[in-house]
Amino acid sequence: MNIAQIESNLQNLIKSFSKETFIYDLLLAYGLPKASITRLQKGNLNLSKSEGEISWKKKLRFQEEYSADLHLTISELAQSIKHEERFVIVTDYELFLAIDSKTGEKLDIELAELPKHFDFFLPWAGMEKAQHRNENPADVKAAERMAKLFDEIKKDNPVKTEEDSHALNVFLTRLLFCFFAEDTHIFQDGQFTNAISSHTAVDGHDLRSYLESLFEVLNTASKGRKDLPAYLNAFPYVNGGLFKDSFQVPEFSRKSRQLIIDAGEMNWKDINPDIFGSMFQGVIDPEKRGSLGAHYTSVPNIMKVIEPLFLDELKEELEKAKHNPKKLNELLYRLSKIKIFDPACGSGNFLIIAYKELRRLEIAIIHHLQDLQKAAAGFNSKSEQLSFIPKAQLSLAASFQVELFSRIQLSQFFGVEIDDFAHEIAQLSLWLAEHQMNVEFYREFGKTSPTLPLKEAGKIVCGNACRLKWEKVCPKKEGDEIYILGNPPYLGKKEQLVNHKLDMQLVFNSQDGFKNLDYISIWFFLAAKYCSNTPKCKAAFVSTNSICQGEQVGNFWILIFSQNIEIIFAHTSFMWKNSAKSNAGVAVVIVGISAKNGSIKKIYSSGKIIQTQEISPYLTSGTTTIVTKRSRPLSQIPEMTNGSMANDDGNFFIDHEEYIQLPSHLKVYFRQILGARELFYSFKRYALWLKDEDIEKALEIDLIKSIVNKVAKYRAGSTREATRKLANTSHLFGEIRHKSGQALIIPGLSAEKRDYIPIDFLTNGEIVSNLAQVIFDFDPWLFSLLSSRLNIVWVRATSGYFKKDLRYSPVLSYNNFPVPYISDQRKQEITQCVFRILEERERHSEKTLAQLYDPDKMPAGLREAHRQNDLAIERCYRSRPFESDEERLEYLFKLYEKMIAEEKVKDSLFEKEKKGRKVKK
DNA sequence: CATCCGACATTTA
DNA sequence: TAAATGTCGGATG
Repeated sequence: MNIAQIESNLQNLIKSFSKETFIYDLLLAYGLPKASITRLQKGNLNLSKSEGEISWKKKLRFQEEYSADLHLTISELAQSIKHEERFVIVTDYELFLAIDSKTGEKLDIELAELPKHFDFFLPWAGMEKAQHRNENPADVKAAERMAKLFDEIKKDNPVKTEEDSHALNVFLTRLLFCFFAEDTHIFQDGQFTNAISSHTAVDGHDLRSYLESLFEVLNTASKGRKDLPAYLNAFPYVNGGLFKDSFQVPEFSRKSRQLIIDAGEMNWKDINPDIFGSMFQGVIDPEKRGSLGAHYTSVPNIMKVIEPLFLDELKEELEKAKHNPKKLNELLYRLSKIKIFDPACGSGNFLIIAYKELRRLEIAIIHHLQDLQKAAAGFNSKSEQLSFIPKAQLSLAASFQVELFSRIQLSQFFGVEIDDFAHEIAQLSLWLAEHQMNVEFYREFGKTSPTLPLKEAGKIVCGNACRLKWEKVCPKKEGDEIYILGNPPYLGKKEQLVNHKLDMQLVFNSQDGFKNLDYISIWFFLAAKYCSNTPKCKAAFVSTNSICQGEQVGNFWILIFSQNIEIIFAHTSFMWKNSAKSNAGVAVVIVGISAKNGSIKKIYSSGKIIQTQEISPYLTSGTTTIVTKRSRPLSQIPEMTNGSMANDDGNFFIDHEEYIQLPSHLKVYFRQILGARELFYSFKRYALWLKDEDIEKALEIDLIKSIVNKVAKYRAGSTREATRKLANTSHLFGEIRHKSGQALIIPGLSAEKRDYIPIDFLTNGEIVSNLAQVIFDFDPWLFSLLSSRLNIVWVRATSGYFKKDLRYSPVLSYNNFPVPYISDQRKQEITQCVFRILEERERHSEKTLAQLYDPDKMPAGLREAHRQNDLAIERCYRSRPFESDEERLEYLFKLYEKMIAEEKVKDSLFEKEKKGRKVKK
């Protein structure tokens, strides 16, 4: 059941209204199951015994009320809820009251108005309001209304070509402007909607020609207008390019005409152009409709970008200049010259918020100038506080008049957007924002520049930012102050489609490892190019955190830094959220860059701000050492490999219960297998694992034959050639790295919050899956090393992550981990710590590793054992104990650099020696 | 041949 | 129903 259907159901319900069935019809209108409603009607689902009252568990509490005050009745009912009824409804079939017992929202309307408030009961249809929690209801409603209108128009006007689609987009944008205009005094109140309802036919046939002439009127200055009927001539000249070109207006039906009038009757005054645009875009694009505005950036997140990028600094300037009229004027001038550029602007929310913030700052500056002038004139109530201001400044302030208009123009705002509709909306939203700020300006000063005719528009280009020349979109003159910002798309290497890959190829031009980079790296790269050697130009984007982690760091940041660029501020990983979608399942960072300038850098991390001279690509302070993949350990430690990958579509695996029930002659063909989950939660899982000598015999068994066949079929159907080849050996794992004997298992992924990476010994020949790493030939002290605080600190700094959870990788974290020389005696001491940790784990053998290593519940004994272990390990590094993780990391990086340097020396000596030998021969 | 990563996916509280 | 926390195997070097 979709929203449009529900609304029309409600309209029918009111049209063919019946007291007796009203409440049941209402439930039916929201798509609740007919069978349940019949049972409710018969009484066997109704939990209430009183006459005229209905109670349906978790759904509804309903009462007819004719005598008492309805408001009293409903508040009594709402306070005595017994069966978690979601909605309480009381009505005398004229007045209609409802309360949402979960959110506390109230509805108080005439029954006939019910269809207009259809959204109140959407939770019955499984559409939780939480989806748009904290969202301005006006935006949601407007977006939904427009979606309905859009669907209806498309029915009568099939979109065949790109031109059709563009014309429709332009039309909707213009319509939106008219709705907004007539509710915000740009037009007269209701002028647009009234004109349609009184001057066009009910069946909609002449609405098209009417709108065509109206749009022409809006594009014509009063001088050029001839022989117009008064109701058309009453519309003002809009200009600004919004109505400039003529595009085909669609045909209308009775229904679509009515939808326009209905939409016009909404209050468009409360629309937020910054958010609404994104919601609207989600509604219009059928592919994105499922994830309504899922990727738009919330205002708090936009502030996280613009404050450190330029706003904080401008505010500081204002604070410094507030008693100096000359400097205040200079600041006003500066604001009028700043350029803001969003090369992935969508419907423009970054630009709009930046615009509004600059306008507000301008208002504050003008206030200060006025205060100074009042103080100079000696009649300001604040004049006493201002008495310390030098006379010269005051007389300067008195010597000119502050002109009350805004110096900030939309033409200072630049954008690129690939989606035609979004780009139209961005343009429009900027105008709407301008008008809103004009209104705010008027409230402050009683004066403002008129909104109409619209001035020059924001410079939003529809195109692919990866291929456009950015300097053509946002021209750069010497000395220009330019801020590039936005939230470009993220696509990991696997998610990129052919077009994206081509973009990557064009931009990175076969740079080392560019195919591993996320799609967003294009924006950083082009921004770096734009900012390079341009001191007053800075850029900051919201980005997936993966570009600052793991393998991408090595390939990506070296490229950025090579353009004489540095990171000027950063927000470390936080989970992406906005009100349209509570969790997009991605952790993001915000990174600001500019040409090198030696300024103080800021790292924003979980509410704290760290000031530093240098920010590393890992978004930590102090070092730009980059750790790259390494195939063998740097230190004297044994080799670590990934576990064995089944590549079986789950067919090899059986759980513990299935294993128990296997006849014993089959059990021998299965082995216990562990990945991270099994390790943490003590699950037992088994997988088919045939030894060479068993293969022939085993393949005669039906059960095993059927498993192998399924795996073969799955592998043969793969898109990947290597996997299809594996179909020939479908009785085996796809990748086998198992060795017999003892093994040390290290989880491939471990929760962020843990203080230690829980690792374990395997002694019964269990198989380690590809979801964990394994070391086969090792001394026990290695357990201690990998369990140490030092190790997790290193891994946190250098490894990749999955959202915010640590990913353990042999080639990034382990092979690069610097370990000093450790004497045999030390190793023996350390081994004692291993036994102690194992003993402490044994004391709580009923607990899983996940429970034992939950930092809030970690048993004191185990914690102490780890502390002792840390002390023992750290003594191998240096005699003085470490005081913080920062200190540990700094030490490890220094040691790493030293060992890398030594290795280089050794390698070059080795090379020389080799050459020398050749010469001798 | 080896392995990193996911504008995620699934379980848990 | 939000919060917690790791699957699985393709793409890439």
